[in-house]
Amino acid sequence: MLTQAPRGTKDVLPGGSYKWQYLESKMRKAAAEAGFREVRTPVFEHTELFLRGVGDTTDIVTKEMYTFKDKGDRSITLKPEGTAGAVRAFLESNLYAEPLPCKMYYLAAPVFRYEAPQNGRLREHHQFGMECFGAKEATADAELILLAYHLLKDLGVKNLSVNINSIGCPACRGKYNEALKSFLHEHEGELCEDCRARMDRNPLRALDCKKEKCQMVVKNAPSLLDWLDDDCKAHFEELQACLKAEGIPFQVNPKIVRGLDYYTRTVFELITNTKDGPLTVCGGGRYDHLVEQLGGPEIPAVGFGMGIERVLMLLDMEGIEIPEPTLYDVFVTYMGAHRMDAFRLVQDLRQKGLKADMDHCARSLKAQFKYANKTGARVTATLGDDEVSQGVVKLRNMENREEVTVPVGEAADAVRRLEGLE
RNA sequence: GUGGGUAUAGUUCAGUGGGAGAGCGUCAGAUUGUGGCUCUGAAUGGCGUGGGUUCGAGUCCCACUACCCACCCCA
Repeated sequence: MLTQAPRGTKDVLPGGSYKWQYLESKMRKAAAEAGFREVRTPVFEHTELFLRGVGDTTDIVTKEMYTFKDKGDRSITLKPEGTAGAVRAFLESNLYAEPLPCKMYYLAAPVFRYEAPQNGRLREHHQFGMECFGAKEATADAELILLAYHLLKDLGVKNLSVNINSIGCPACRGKYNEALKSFLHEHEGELCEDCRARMDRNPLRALDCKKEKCQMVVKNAPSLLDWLDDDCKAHFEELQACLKAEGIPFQVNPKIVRGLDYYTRTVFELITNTKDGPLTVCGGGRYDHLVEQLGGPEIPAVGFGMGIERVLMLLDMEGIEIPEPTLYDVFVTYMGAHRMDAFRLVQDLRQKGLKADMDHCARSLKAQFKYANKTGARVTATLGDDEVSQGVVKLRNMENREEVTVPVGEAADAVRRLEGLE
């Protein structure tokens, strides 16, 4: 118990963190190319932020939040998603007073949802997310979808399908909701219990209910796309035109609804088909009224979140290898009496920019070589009686066994030559 | 929250009511200062927790807990 990570959490261990760093470097690069700069916001926020932002009827808020009282009797919640915190930071520092759009991204930000963990679903997971404030045109939506798409493609994710939908603005969605409600009421008897229960509160959810009988009903339900007003329709068409112009495959999927209340117009998900079924790896959309709803000016915005663990899982399933950096350029081996000489040589090599280490466990020379081999060190540098008395060090390329003896002071350059770095 | 499965060494797992094991990994050796291959040896176990049945339980029964999987929802 004591040594077991809490349910639904996972350690990233020293032997695996390079995979995260690899993804992060790709994400930073993609973001920078599009003018997004990093934002870092707290892991927890006032509960109120999510009640008002995410929506107090959503599953996330009603049953999945990590909420607690702090010692000052404030209700605090661990972030269940990334957007609300970004909006809060944007407002608190009046970033809307600067030239817009304001583009930001967050990297491997932890988010928490209290759910039953299973494959690809954790209670704490990490998201890469991008948010763009102050851009109302569909090119901004398209830009984000393309960024996410190209990023995943570059990483090697296969079977990626881009699903887009428009859920309109509050005005046209309100009208549609009424139409959908009356349709659902007509077919009430054919719906599952869940859908009946939530049909007045959140009728949209019935559209993506997985139950077969609900799917039968919903198939003939009115489509939101038919209820979009002229502006929303034009916006959605422009988005599609952008995606077509860039030649990326996508499909309009009216069932994409998203579990967060703040979305308007564009919603999208990037879904991969795995052997275990479809898996959403990235989801997002436009939220033109969230900033205002949280007490700010009317500023349209659009963004997405991407699950880091899910990306890693997909790469793993595809058998895509992420290059693992070498641990050591050079490993210093030594005879027992010369530990201090080895120590000083290691420090010197590090000063000269090489990844260097030595044995700290009083191992035999043979064992030191074994260890060096296991860590993947490219070169060993040996200090024995002969070397120390002559002020030299014997280098050995661990791949081709080539050996060379050089003065200690020239070790770093010689290591580089031996590794073929120069 | 509902249903199913699993729980034995660091790890993957065998173990048919009666001596707690194997592969991999770790460590050490195979003569005097050199790794990968091979060989030899060693260390590491409250058999998830608590009850029960039995002369005897890792093994059968019950409860609890944890983990995995599915549903729901999502990233």
